[in-house]
Amino acid sequence: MKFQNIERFNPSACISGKIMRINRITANIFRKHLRPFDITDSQLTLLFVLSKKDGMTQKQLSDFIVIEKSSLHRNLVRHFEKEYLTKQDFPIIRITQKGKTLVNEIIPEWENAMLEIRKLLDEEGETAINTLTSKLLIKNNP
Amino acid sequence: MKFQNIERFNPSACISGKIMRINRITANIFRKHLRPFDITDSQLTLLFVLSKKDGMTQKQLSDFIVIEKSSLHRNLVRHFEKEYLTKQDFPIIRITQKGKTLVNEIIPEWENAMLEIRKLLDEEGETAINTLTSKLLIKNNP
DNA sequence: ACACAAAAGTTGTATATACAACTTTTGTGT
DNA sequence: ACACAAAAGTTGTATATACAACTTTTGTGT
Repeated sequence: MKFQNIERFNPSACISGKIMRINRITANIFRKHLRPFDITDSQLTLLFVLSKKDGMTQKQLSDFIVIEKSSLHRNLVRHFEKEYLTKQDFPIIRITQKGKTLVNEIIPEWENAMLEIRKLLDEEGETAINTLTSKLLIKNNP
Repeated sequence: MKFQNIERFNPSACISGKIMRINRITANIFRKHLRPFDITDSQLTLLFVLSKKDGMTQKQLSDFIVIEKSSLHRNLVRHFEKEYLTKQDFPIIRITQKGKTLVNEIIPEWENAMLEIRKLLDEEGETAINTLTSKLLIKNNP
């Protein structure tokens, strides 16, 4: 028999496939809510982090968010252009007043997105996400 | 007080942020294992699906995988170029012999990736993924 | 203070993804 | 069979992400 591996394996068990799908579904929900503010969920993550703990280097941000340094860098550039963040105190990145104002305005709609997704996930689903996060952050592959 | 929302909210609860992070971490692990085969995890998903259930339209594939039709279309194009898939029977997409051979060869390394990620997640984490998948697929937002 | 090594940050390149607008194909009523 | 509407597929455009290679900054030993 030519393709023995194919016959015996179960592709729908693929953890990567599942997580990518979960990611697409949830990202779609958030995107829908954020659209009026002309900002993406990734961008919002950065603003959220800095709105609570202002003044971080790129290294600190990329470690915290778990994103490759070059990806982070490009996301930051978009924020600099929109003046939501500033690198005036380079290498420290800070949120601007404009950025804080935006975050403050977005929060209610972000809460709507959270409600919508919580309705889908129930408490069980939200617990599941926290389980995954804590498992993966223990030894975030080096 | 100027930014009341910011003061009271908890950005690290953001479900979208968490899932995007989970996605980056797991994708990194799979990517590492797949690199020698010059294929991405998204591409592999398509080959996996068609290796088990050959002959699907783009519509069927995009519904099954939960991906926007234009995103799917571009992923398919890359497969046509590499001759892992064919649209000879358009609109039916089929896997080629070359595609099957690749899948058959990759499976052992894919299993290594699965082992690595299962070691991180434990059974608990894998259950969590299945919980999320079933919650989100029930009413995959229309 | 200087020289060098290590770390952080930047740029080039490729794939993944989604939305909007468009074109092609399919299906339905007469 | 034909006309039209609906669905499927395609293309333009933008952001997100990572890796490799490069540049700049930081830290350390003398």
